Amino acid sequence: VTQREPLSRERIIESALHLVDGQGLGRLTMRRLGDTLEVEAMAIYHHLPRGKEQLLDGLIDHVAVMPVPASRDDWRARLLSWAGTYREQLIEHSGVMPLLITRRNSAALTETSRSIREVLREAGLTEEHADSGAHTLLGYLIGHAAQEIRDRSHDDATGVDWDARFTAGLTLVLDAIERAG
Amino acid sequence: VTQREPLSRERIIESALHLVDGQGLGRLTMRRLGDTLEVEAMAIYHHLPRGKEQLLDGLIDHVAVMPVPASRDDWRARLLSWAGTYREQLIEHSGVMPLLITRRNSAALTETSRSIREVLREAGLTEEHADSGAHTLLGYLIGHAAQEIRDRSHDDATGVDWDARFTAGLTLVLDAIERAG
DNA sequence: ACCTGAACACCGTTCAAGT
DNA sequence: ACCTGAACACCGTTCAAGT
Repeated sequence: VTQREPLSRERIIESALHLVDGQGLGRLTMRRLGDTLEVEAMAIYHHLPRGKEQLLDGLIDHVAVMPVPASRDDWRARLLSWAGTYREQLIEHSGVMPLLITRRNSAALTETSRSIREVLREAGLTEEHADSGAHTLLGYLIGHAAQEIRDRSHDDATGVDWDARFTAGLTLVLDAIERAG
Repeated sequence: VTQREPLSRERIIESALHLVDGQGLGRLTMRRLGDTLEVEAMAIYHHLPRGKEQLLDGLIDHVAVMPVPASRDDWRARLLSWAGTYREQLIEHSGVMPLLITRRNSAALTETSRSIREVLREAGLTEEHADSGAHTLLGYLIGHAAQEIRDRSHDDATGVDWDARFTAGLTLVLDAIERAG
């Protein structure tokens, strides 16, 4: 009998994310997750004592905590490229979106919002302008992802060019921030 | 024995919304809903043959289908006042937000988006500008609601003025649309 | 320390039966 | 037509027991 790799918080969360990406949030159950890990469901509780609650928190952290990386570019270029990869991340793991919206794990969005605000502060915006700018940008990113996900899971795909639409909206928001600041 | 008011689709959905508003989406079960309606859970299926799926669809319709009302004001005033009441609606029934984000009942957001687009078209914007404007505005509304809901259900309330923040972001977005068009 | 097995209190839904 | 009761196949989680 070959020895199985031991369980770990990391391996559990990755398996769970794989399950959600492939089959949707509704099919993530402790029992099914145990099956894919080749372990009894109850073994998971040894690594995640708070159970499914903690599992979902871990999923959000894994997907949505993604601060703006340091760079020598100006604020606009930094936010433009970061927003693109953040959008990709949200779309790729669209099953996690409902969790991001609900009360669970406020840390993820708070941290991201703080990171955007910092970039705008460094660019010389006032506290107030950085605050409403970060709020508007993050709002747009979440709202866009929600709309794109809804549309993509739709039957009568009207053939919307989501890349173009995303960029157009993002440009609108960045312009507005630039003009205000 | 007093005669009970007979069940109806309407009464079921209103009870369900009341349950979600008071106790959260996680506590909406067919059995509990039956209890509050003073009926066996299985009776619900007679009015909603598609079961819980149809119940959730009904909740979304009830909360999120809300087109911009007709008015003699200019487009900016119309969207400004409509956006305020739309935000109130989303916040008041915040438990429904996760459903709005997921694939369920695409009609709600599609209809709302179409309604905004129409207002912008009437105001003389090109098809493209109306499209990206509607997308950006609705994106902001959803994203703002997500952030406000998350923050409000949070412990260490940092005392953010959400009214002011909402208006600031909304102004940013409306300014951007006005300038582009 | 790490995992298992049985058990408990729940779910959504089907289906035959009652009125 | 409208509702009930019993039943089925699932849930998350606890807890004692195994190694």
